[in-house]
Amino acid sequence: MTTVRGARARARIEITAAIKDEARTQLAAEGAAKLSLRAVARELGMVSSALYRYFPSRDDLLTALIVDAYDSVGAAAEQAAAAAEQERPLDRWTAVCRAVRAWAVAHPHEYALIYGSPVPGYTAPQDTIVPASRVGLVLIDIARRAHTGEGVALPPLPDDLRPEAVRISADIAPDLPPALAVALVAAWSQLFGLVSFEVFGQFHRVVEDRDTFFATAARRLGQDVGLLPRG
Amino acid sequence: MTTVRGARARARIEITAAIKDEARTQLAAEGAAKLSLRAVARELGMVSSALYRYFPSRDDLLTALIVDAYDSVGAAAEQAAAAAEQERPLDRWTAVCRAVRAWAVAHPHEYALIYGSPVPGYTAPQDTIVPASRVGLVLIDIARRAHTGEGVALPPLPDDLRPEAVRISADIAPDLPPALAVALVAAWSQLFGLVSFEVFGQFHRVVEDRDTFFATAARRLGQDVGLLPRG
DNA sequence: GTCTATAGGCGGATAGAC
DNA sequence: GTCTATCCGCCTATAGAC
Repeated sequence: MTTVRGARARARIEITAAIKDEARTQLAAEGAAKLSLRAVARELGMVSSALYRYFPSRDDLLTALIVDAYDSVGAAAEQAAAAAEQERPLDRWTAVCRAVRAWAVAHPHEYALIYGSPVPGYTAPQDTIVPASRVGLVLIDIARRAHTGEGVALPPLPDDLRPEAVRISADIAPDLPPALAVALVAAWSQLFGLVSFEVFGQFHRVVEDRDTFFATAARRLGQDVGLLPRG
Repeated sequence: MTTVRGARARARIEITAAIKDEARTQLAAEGAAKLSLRAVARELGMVSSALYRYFPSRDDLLTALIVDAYDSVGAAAEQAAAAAEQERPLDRWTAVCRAVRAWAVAHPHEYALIYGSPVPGYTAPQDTIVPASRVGLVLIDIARRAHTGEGVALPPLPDDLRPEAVRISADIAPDLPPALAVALVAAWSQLFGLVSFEVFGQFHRVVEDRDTFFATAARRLGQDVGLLPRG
């Protein structure tokens, strides 16, 4: 009986995966705003109404794609951090930044889905919150280890930012100093500024050797969160 | 005769403006990907075919909106720079960053149009290049004045980035040192990273006092391009 | 779980009269 | 420049048979 149920469950998982794959293909061609259940069904040789057994609505399919994308870039970041386990914090930081960028360049449409303009009329449900935080947690963890290890060097916090800094650090990393927490949030957003400009084409005819440019910029971001150039 | 022709020309300009205004309204509601000539016409009490006398295609309307948006944020940046004419470079820098952010927060959909995900199937024509560069030119100019005035302090350029840095500076600001040119490009993209994360909602439940947070982050970006805290 | 059929929309773009 | 009419396409979602 588990066999039968297992077979059905497997089929369901496979079809679900096929739907998401085809949807990702269409994301690339038409963008999230025009993602259409009908077109997905047509391409899979199904009839549109059949898809509703797998995803109750277009927005649920979109949510699944968003969660997958966050998980995918989050896993890439985690793997990069693990692979650079033995290196110094600044090098681990740079490795994670590179991994995020590499993922974005390899998956520009999924990147746009999660870090680009919000899809009009769509509001992300709670399910996306945890996956969305994975990259940030990796960056926090690198800074945490540097902080408890060799220490970090940060410029002083302006007085007017202190209350917010205390609040942020309590929220995201209570064990870290407020100045470090705000520096991390700033660096996090700035990392995605670099990546977005590359992926969205703003560097067209401006930056050409993007690998090298990015590596230097990412390293400086690491220094902005207090990671030291030499152990 | 100029009167008649002038009247016609005026009417044309007014209708063109009305079309763009209504299109901007729809941008906010449905996003660029779904911008529809028919819907614009409907809302204006026109018939869809009439719009084709003003914009030969949907993409031409989109281009007009993009150019307007770049000009709008560019003008905001230029005005902020002019208003802070007498201040020290770092304060002018911060003023311009604040102006860009304020514009973005006030016009989130136009911001998304130019700094968010590319519109699928749309490729920007040459007309957008000059308007798109206005904000960058303002930032370059602030750094230029600091450089020729009190000087700037920058970390050394990694060897492997030097060729690209030389190329970039030749392209965008031949009178500035290569290290400064690359720092400017990085800071430029990082500025929009901060703004995009705020406008696109990534700071939701992370940063709350966004004014203060942004002011500090923007100031540090200014320091990253070598602007000095005290004259 | 998949099918047909259907309701009730939407879109870009053009031709040709006025 | 604006109109009607038209071509030909698209969509989400549901009902009900199998």
